[in-house]
Amino acid sequence: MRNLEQMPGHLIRRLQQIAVAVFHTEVDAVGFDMTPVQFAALVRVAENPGIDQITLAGLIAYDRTTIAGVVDRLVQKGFLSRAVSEKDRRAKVLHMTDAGTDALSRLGPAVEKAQQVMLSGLDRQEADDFMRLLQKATEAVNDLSRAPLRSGSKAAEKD
Amino acid sequence: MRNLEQMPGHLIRRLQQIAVAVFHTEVDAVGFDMTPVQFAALVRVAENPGIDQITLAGLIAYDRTTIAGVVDRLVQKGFLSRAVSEKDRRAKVLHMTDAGTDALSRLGPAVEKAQQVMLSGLDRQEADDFMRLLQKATEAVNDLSRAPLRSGSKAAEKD
DNA sequence: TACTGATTATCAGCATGCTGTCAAATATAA
DNA sequence: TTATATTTGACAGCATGCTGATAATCAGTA
Repeated sequence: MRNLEQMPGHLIRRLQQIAVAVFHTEVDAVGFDMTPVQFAALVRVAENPGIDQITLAGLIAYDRTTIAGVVDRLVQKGFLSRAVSEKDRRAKVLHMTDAGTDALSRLGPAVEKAQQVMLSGLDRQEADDFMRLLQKATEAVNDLSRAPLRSGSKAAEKD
Repeated sequence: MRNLEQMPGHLIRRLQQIAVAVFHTEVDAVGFDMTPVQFAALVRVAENPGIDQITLAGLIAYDRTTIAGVVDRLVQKGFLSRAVSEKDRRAKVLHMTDAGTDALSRLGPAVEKAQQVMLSGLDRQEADDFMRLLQKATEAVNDLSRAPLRSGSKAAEKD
């Protein structure tokens, strides 16, 4: 068998682990306590006011049972509001608060910085190639996850 | 800010998530219940009989507090044995059991298959490029993690 | 020898992610 | 209308990963 260090799965895990650490470093530096997953959820709610949790999960490829806890913490931080939908009483609809909108705008530069740091070992051409291949590889196997990306479908306006 | 789907951190997280699912599918198919992390630990112990937990963690870039639980489960499955070192009574030294060695040989093909499935969206040239860039990017930021790779140092023979 | 600092392992606690199960509400078909 | 299936959210439980703290041991020095 080939060496562990040459296996895609092992390297992907390591890079992801480092990416999370870099994200935290940059976000802490601007005075926020937020995880990458919480940030992604916040971005998607800002883009889709009134979205329900299941649709949100699909937009960022989370498992449906994971999203509840993430949203809980964002609500507790005062960045999101959650209410029962008037159209479908099973569903909880999500909206940004003013604090959430403010946080998002402050976080933008820190998150961009983190993305640069993650790929700091590659020059511009290599980084472009890497991103293209990363996107291609990910899209091709999207459906092999329990939590595939569901981008096109029924987004938002469920309020 | 750029779209979430074009951010390295977000795509890396998604691909890692899918990689874990693919790993489980292939490993389940040959009748084993094992996580990617457990597999990596097993490989390294096989390569370094008598290794202690901290050194093992360094060889696969795990956090030191995570490795204990991973080793616990491998011991409970009967794949590893753990004993107090005679040279250093703080340290626990790890050895393969016969069942562990057997499991590793049976798992090899399934794990290889999983690596192929992960990159099935890329042709051979693209996969080679991707792996090269992935390795380069990861090595460059290795030290930004709490659990960096510590490959060269003091491996094994601590029994 | 006694003290100090470093190292190894462990524990508590938090945050993803997953599998499975369940209840409530809705949508669809008989 | 009634029965069935689907959808949404929640829960229990397990496995990474992290931060921070603690205990035990070892290595070095005063």
